[in-house]
Amino acid sequence: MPRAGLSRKALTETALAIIDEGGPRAFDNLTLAAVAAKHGVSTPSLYKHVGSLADLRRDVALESVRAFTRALSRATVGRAGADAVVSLAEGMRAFAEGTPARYLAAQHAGDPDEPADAAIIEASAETFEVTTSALRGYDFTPDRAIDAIRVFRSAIHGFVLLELEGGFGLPRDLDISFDALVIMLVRGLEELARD
Amino acid sequence: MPRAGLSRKALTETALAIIDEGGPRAFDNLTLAAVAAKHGVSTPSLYKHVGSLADLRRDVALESVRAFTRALSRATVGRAGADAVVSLAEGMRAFAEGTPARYLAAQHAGDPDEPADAAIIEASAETFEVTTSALRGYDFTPDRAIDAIRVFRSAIHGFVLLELEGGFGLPRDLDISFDALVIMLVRGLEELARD
DNA sequence: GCATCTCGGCTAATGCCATTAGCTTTACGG
DNA sequence: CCGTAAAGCTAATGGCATTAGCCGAGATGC
Repeated sequence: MPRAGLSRKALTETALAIIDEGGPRAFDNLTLAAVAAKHGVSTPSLYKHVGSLADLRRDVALESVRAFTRALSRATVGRAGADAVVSLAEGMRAFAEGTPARYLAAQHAGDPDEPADAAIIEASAETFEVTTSALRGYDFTPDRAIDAIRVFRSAIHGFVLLELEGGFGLPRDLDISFDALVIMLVRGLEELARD
Repeated sequence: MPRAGLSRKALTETALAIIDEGGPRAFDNLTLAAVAAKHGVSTPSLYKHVGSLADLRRDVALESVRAFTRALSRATVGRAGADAVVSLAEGMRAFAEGTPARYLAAQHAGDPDEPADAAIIEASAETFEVTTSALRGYDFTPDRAIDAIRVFRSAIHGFVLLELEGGFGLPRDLDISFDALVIMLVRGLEELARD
């Protein structure tokens, strides 16, 4: 019986591959059995490399957060003002459509009381930072900047989620609706910066 | 061995009680075993009244959609314009905070290809109608009305979701941020009606 | 009042999953 | 070479959903 060459990293990557093949709910439905099968290995073998399913999920979530941050960073680099806002919005949506399960995995922020989630929380802080940077041109007061980011995230997150889960029934083109949302955000942020 | 007096309806109500006691994820985590235990009955007994866990979940989702619609209807009756928009937004948020699991259950729209989901889809259409009515004052073209509802739902849904799942880390007061979001929506919808 | 038939509950059994325990073999360091 | 730690394995436990088949309760028909 030759060794399979497992490792925490390899397992995480397999798990990512699995959720990338599945639909939006694939992260929630991730199972150790599936990861083991993909390696041609028995399920208990995985415990030599990860502590539990929850543990593996944390790794997957962490990778997802990082990928998300990279995507947003790439989308907004060298842009400012309304331009940056539009790119950020489109970058978020594109990421969610490209790898829906990772998008959802990246949103489960992690419990601040859970030490094991520390890395995720740290990585999420970077996402936050990229978003903040994209909005730098607006001259918000510190408190208003928080409102602005919340408003922005909420709007895009809600749209993307409803889109992913098929919440939009009507046949109207989604791109047009998304544009309307983004335009509203651009104006709304300007307005928010004014007070 | 006296009868337990189970029924589809009774089981659905028990399930609702269970998810109301749990957190936001309680709908996803609903189990037949828990419902059976709450009735002091063995799990297989439930199959005399529901076809499966998925079946029971559908009932729960249906009830949740209806409760949501009632809440929105109550919030907006006799209001119009910006007043209606604000009430609708606050009604949605209040419902989500009061019964988070029901809120989430009500959002899983149901598969249009799945005949068993027909009732849910029908009930969701009523929710949609209440929302549409609340926006009646705005004079949208039919297509723009769809955009408007999508934008509105997205924004509120996103905010509520992030709030429920603890996605907002910073200590800034959530009510203030929510107000900012609603104000932006009110202005944005007016703008949207203009073209 | 009694025979009957249906239906609502039960137990037993299967299968899938996570997880733990303990065995065995591999591969590497000495 | 040899010892040992780590990497896989099988076996076992416990939770869950689901199916099959039993059995008594209670309504129904005479």
